[in-house]
Amino acid sequence: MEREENMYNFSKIEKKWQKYWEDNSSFKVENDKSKKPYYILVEFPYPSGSGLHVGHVRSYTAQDAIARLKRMQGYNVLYPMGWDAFGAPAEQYAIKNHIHPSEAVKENIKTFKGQMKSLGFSFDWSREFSTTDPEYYKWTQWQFLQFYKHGMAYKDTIPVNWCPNCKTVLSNEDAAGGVCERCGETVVQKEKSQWMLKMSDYAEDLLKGLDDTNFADKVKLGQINWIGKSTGVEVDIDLSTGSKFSIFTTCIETIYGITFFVIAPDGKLIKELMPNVENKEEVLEYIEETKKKSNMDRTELNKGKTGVEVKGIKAINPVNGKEVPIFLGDFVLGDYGTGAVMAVPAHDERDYEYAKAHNLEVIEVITGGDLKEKAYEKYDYLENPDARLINSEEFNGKSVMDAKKSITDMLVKKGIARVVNNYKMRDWIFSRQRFWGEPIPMIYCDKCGWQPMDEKDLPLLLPNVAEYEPTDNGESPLAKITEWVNTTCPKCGGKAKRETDTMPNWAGSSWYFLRFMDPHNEKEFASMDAMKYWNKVDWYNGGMEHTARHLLYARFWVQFLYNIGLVPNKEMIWTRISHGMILGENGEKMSKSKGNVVNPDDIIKEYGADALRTYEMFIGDYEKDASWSENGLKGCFKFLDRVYRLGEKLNGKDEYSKETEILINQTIKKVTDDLLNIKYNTAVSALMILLNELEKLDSVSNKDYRTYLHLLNPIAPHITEELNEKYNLGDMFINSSFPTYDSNKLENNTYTMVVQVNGKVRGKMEVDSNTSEDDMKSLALTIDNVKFYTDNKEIVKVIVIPKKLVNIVVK
RNA sequence: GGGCGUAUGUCGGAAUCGGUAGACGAGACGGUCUCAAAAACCGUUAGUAGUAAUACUGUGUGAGUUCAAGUCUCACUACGCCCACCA
Repeated sequence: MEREENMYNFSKIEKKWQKYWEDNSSFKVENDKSKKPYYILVEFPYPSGSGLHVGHVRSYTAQDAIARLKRMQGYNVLYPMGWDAFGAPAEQYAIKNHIHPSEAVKENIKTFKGQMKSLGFSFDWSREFSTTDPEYYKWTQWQFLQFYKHGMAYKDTIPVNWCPNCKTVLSNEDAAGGVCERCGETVVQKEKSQWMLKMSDYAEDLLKGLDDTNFADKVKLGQINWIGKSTGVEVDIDLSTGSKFSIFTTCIETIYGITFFVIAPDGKLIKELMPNVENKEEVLEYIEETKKKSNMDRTELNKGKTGVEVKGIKAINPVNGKEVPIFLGDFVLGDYGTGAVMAVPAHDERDYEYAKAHNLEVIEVITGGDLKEKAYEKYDYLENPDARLINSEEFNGKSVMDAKKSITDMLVKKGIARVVNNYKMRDWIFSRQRFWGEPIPMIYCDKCGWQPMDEKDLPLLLPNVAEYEPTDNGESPLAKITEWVNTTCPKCGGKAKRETDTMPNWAGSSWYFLRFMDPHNEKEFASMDAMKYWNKVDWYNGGMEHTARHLLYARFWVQFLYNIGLVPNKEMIWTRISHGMILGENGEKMSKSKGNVVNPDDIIKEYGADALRTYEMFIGDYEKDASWSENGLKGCFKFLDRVYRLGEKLNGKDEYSKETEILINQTIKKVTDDLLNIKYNTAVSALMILLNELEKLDSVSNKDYRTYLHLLNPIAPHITEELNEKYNLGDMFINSSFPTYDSNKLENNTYTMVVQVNGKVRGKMEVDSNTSEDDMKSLALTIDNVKFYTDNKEIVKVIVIPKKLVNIVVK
């Protein structure tokens, strides 16, 4: 069985090279200032119990290809990997099995790491860490203290999702649809005191900072939408009781149309008004009802506009002195704007619905924008250039834009209004009532209040106990561990208690990319020197689902660190790209319940890591979702097998074969360009085309073959190194420069000229590349089929596109 | 309701600047090898008509701009994702 000996034995080959890379620390990188840095990052995974997903393989391979390419182009490439290992699943597992979550995490990391190594990713493992390492979360805690010390962290009482059955606080994700994900009980809102980070202070900077990034437009847009800036006017409104309140509006031009005001049942304003309210019971009851509704109920069921009138108090329209009633309505949010709105039912859909439900007056103040029963468009008057104000005293007849400005000016002049920006983005709720997270390093003393821990005492370690269930009142499980909770006040030395809430999962992942620059630093989270060397993450890849929140949190974190002088750039991430999901063979999202999960281990066993890597690069547009296909995978395996067998045709020559020299140069250009433009699928396709051509030759030169393997190396690193060694073609690819093309050899000396008549292809002709435009014209007219369509017709115009086509327009 | 994106053979998908639509892969069909099968190799493969050359039709639908439209403009339909009573 001679053929057996010489077969593509991927399993043996891949293990051999993986061992070589590991034994030689081939991808270990130093902060070497003599070399140009290039920092490639993939989102570090949450090491779940189910192991690596084929979706991970897609993005890690893509970035690995870039890393390998950039190394061969002479860059000092940092391509690190670590673990985002705090989080609920490990905690659930711990509750069930009564072991410390860190044990489960350790096991899972081992699995993940083994899988990554079996895929040949060129990570620098010397920089590996987990967010759960005390040496790491020490610095997460330290940075929290900096937020606190700079007035950026504060405690506030805000409502949280609460499951009365499980007696636990739920994240918005776990409370999706207004029911507890675990038991199905209706989720209610419960007030809790929580640590907050003042992210809203950074809204404008986070918008501006986008100019200093190279994020894709859709990523930038995601950030902009999340921040949700809107410019409007805040107006003071006098009350019949003598006090006043403020409202926020973006449609100040409709102010004469106010027929009532609506205030948020969960806001602070209603509490202030309470003493003067005549129907206290009714109002309180409505407030209680609102609390029972989860956010989902409030937003999803937007049909009924519920609410009650706040009796005994009237509000006065500042422009005409008209007294109008005040209502409570849960469509007004307590934490956006001022928690109160002016209601102009003639020109706002929600106000209109509310007015209809409660039989309130409707006053039209803009023509061409009135609200008819059915066809209502919120801003139709804004798009109507003829819309003019009516019923608005001296502003009658003005255009909308004009009125917006003059009414604002008038109110500002009077000193009762201000132009303000509002942002949908809120402050970051930083507390979680969970065990498995970074403990918040704060201590509460009855005498001195909240005190930060002394930085010297960090890290504040998670205790080692056997019970991880949350307490009945929603406190973190840490609250039950009295020996941990009880401590002394850092200020007065008296008895004090630790904060028992932990940080959210987003905390550790907000700065991990900085730590990779200097992962073993014991004195700082990373030295300024190291950060200045690496400068920025050049190329950051992750899922679409993280382009809004994670990226925003990370940018906020970095901007804060920059403002206090701890990082060198205000934006530490340059390019961000997002990959599409790998779906199951049936086009649905992979899940155990649907039985369409593909395990990368099985694929590696049957087809090899290189085939899996090649297939996932070839599967389709990197930024779009793609369905798994076993046949597609087989095709890529066949492709590699053919590359392997091409070696049998070597002729020993050290120059490109004449027949393919042009195509090889074109392919070098195409593969290089495509890889750097996230067009992995066409890079693979170009290599397939070149292989098809090389196979047609009687023999292949050593230079043809080595160049071919070199080009394929970033995508399929094992088989290419093996063949290069087997046929003794030259240095190992990890030690050689990536091929470059000769720009004089990108074009053949002939090309196929296309001839159209009236835009339809009527003929083709092989012509010399130097053919002049005039010659192209006359040659075109010699083609029989072209003559057939042009004879006896008047030639109106001839369009010549050099090196492409001739279009003859006839009448 | 708002924002973003997508729509191309049987399937995944190509098509840089508006210039040969369907690259490349899969599948299917036919063939070579074989006792046979698998593997491998060779060929065909958008539709319709034709032995063929070739012609007509064709990139979700309808209009438009242009010598020329998958690509640009407008309207519409379907699907996907994100946000969502944000004043």
